[in-house]
Amino acid sequence: MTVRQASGSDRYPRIYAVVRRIPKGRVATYGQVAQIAGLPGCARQVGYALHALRGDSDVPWQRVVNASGQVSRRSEAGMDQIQRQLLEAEGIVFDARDRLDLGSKRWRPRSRPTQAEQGRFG
DNA sequence: AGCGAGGCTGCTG
DNA sequence: CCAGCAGCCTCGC
Repeated sequence: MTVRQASGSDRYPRIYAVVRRIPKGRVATYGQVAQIAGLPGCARQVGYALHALRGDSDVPWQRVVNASGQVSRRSEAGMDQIQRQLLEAEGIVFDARDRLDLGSKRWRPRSRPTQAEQGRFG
């Protein structure tokens, strides 16, 4: 079965739902968001979904970084610096290599993903 | 309808 | 710890 928990094209909304849960001052990786959203292995889609966001959305996209703890470089120049600034404003500290401490800043959801986030009988 | 690209990841040297 | 490679899914041309 190649069926995934995702159904149809409601992947983006679920990705956004997960990202919205990331508390201020914490970060999550693309892969982490993908897994919680019920799309394991689809980290790239998370990046794509966030890229599709409009500036007026209420999704804290800046709290999603890559597995190295770095702000990923995007097609739009300058946006990566903006992301870093937003994170620093939330108390995230970057080292000389532009990396943050995932070990302590990583978001650890206590409760399991909601059904809506996993897309099961939403 | 085929193909390349995009805010990635985990594994292997 | 860093570089290279294949896998993931959707969008646009």
